[in-house]
Amino acid sequence: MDVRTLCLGILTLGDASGYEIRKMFADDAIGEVFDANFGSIYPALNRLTEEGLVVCTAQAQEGRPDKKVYSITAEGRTLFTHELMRVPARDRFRSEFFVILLFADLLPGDRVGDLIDGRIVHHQQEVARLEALARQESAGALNTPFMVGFGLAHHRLAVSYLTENRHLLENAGSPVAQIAE
Amino acid sequence: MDVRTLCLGILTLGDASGYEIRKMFADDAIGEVFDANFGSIYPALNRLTEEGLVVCTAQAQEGRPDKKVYSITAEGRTLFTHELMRVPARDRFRSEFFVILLFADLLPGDRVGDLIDGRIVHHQQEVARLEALARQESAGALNTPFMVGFGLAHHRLAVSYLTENRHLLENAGSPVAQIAE
DNA sequence: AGGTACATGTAAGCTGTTACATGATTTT
DNA sequence: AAAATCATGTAACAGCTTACATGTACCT
Repeated sequence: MDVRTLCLGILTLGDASGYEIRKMFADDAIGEVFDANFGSIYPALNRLTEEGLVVCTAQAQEGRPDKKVYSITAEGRTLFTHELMRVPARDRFRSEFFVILLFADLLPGDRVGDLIDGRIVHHQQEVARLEALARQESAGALNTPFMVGFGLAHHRLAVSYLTENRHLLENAGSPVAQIAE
Repeated sequence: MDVRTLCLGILTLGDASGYEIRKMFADDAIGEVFDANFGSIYPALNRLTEEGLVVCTAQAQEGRPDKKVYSITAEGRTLFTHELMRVPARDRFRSEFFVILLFADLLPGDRVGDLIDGRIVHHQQEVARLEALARQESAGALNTPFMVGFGLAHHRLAVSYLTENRHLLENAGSPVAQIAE
């Protein structure tokens, strides 16, 4: 599923501009499972317009570029519902944090602990952010509680896993740690 | 962090061919947090060789292409340890499964349940695979137990989250479900 | 005075995916 | 007899990221 299809999906929830679509990826539940920048959203909307899957209405504004509001067409809606019926591609998870920890033995003594401390703080911040998002009762028809609940569960798990299992990496293989014993 | 750097890292664990590196991404703990295909591994190894970060020894074999075994050089090792000290990029998680569920209201009545059933089976299979991996006590120096433990915790969480929260999506907004009530 | 939000877009580049090409050996 | 494993590589393509280009208005 590419950015073009995702934009189409977001437009099933109501009209929006490219800027507003970008905000959804940044702030709303969909951002937990997909990302998209202006550099991919604007070309995607232009292509969808050419294909007749959306239509665009320019709204004049003072001192700013015209706001281009997109609406999905009947064909667009049909196409998107068909896209939803396809077998979903497998999840992709990529984490440099874990790659670094896999090579923890090559790091200086205190680096692993610092990294894990920072990561725990990060997950706690994510928990706070998602709790705020859950409180917002976001306007769109997206199934936000289900998705946000999963994100919360994930970040809470990460905090407890890191706290309970950091000993597997700290004082494990680094020469400095061994000397310190 | 790109495939080239990852190959360098894997070679800190011992000599290997491109084919063997690919197997690690497919079967070992590192595959939980990064993926790489032949199409990126082979060019990466050629580039590392040009840069003097690895050296290559061809081993003649009967009936097969020469096996090209790569060894990391001192410069390669130094470069990789410096790479490990960089601030890790944020994780990236992409899931078409969750995108589809965000638009559950557009799906026919039984589709959501089928999707979740399949997903639970998938996570159970991943649990089984990781339990087997944990039992293997893999040869490399990678911190496998920490990584595999995290993967296990993640997939087990997913099974229980989906089981306990599927009611948020099923019988929620689809017309068919509402008619059925 | 500086940063953030609003608002759209292009272009170059990086990275990775997929399909193709080739073929023997081992396992089921 | 078919499928998986071993073994390397290229080329075309797809897709996304980043930087650049441009500017107003509001908030601190």
